[in-house]
Amino acid sequence: MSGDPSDQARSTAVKQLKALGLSTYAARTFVALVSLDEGTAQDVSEVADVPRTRVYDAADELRDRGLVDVKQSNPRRYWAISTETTGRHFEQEYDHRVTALTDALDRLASANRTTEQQGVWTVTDRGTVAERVVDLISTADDEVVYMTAEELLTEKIVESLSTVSDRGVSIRLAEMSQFTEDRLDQEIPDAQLFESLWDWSDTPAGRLLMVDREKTLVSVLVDASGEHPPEPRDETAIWGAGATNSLVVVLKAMFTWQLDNNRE
Amino acid sequence: MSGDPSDQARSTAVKQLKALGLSTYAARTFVALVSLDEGTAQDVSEVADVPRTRVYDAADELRDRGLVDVKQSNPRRYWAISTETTGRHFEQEYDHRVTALTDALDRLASANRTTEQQGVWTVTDRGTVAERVVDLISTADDEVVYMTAEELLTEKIVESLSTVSDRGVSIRLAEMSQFTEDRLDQEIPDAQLFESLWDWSDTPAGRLLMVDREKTLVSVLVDASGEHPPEPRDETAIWGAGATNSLVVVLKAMFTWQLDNNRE
DNA sequence: AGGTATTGTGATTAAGTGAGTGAACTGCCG
DNA sequence: CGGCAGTTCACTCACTTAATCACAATACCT
Repeated sequence: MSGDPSDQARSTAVKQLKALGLSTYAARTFVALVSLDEGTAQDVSEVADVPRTRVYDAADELRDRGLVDVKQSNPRRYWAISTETTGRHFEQEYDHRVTALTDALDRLASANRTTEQQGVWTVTDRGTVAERVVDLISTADDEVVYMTAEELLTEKIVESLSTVSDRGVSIRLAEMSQFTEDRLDQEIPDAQLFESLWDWSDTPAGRLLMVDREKTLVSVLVDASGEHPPEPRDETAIWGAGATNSLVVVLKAMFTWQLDNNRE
Repeated sequence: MSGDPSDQARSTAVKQLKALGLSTYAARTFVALVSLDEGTAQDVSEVADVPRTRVYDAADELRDRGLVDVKQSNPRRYWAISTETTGRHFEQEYDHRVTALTDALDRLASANRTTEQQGVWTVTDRGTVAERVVDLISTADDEVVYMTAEELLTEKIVESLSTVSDRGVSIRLAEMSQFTEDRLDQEIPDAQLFESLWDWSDTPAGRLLMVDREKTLVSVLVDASGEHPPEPRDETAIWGAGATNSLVVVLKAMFTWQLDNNRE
């Protein structure tokens, strides 16, 4: 049929389409039609690895979703919409979904999302931790203290820091490489740097975060599933909120001590 | 548990979450956690209509997706991320998906998406027809002639007309109500209006579109599933492309005649 | 007009997934 | 040590979906 690189494109396309809610056959049919531009059930069946008699159902599914048009001839011919249109199409559908969802959830959310908590919450996966960090930072009213491994300082986090800095929240960051500090100076000019006192380098460095001295998060990098070589890919974090929260109390003490020492 | 309006919010939220790929239990659990803010498997089971012993699996699924955090106490407690974060979360996931998809499709798309076609393609569903109309309009190099039932002139279509008008494509629109014409004059000042000669009102009015005199589309509104009263909700359209395409030839003749008559 | 190949529809079976249930294990309390 | 709540695990049932087959409809060819 086609070469190897093309096959890879095929399978990723099919995978995404399935994730977006299409059946296997429909996904394969659509991909086939994109490369064929236009074709009969026979044509599709040959390149898509879909039983010919099922191409009709798959194409119906696609037509109902607005992804293919049908030529009412004999044999019937199918035509896939352009990739740009496909993108727009799913974008729209998705917007619908998320809007409906957040609307409904907002109506349900209990008003009392308390900031006072007793225990600590655990979070795993680097992306999820980053999300929680952004969450916490964005609730800041007064102060953010953040100490992080450099490779974990993603664009999204810098952005959220910059945003709250703009509305008057003071930012305190542990010192990092010259390169990173230059970059931060660009994006968050008001940030204050402080010297990290303890040796951070011999641990699988993660992050330490304190927001308004009442919400804190700490994370470490761990080897994903004990593989060799031990590449620290996964991250696990714990966080807590509230002035009396044990994690908050501990981190607040640590940071306060560090910041005070720095000032001397 | 809760009143009727709240139950509706619940079910739509669950529906959307399932559509976004969560299992039924996971969706119900998440919704329960959003209204509880925080709770044990017991709590969730009571309000979510999920067997208590399955809450753990559902919560695991949610944790893997980054939608809930876990407190490692006994009993375990679960906490749902905020609605805003939920929105951002799915947005990100979705962006990923669509980007990967369109990338893959672009690599597959055959270069020769010919503009010369023989037959006519059929499209159903109002939204899908609108999408195809936008598609066709956006390919215009020279001229767009468009005649439409007023209620089908959605914002998206006006927008696409405005876009191509800005790049020098001449727009010709059939006359409509004063109100609509005023609106159009705002958004597409360069559009020229022409008088519709035949009586459009006694038919279930749809659309007639011609782009660059080589791509045309015509649609009518039809009663969805022969219901009473016959409300025209659904739309079906046919379109074709290429100078020799029969549909194009016919519509071109019709439009040309109309436009010429108008000029006198 | 009749026969043949191809196209389209529907029925049927098999396999996999997910919902729902209950039993067993764990740790925590008196 | 026994009871109890919390958690995990194994299993059944139902439903969806993939896959195959048989047959009807249609076009095409001679």
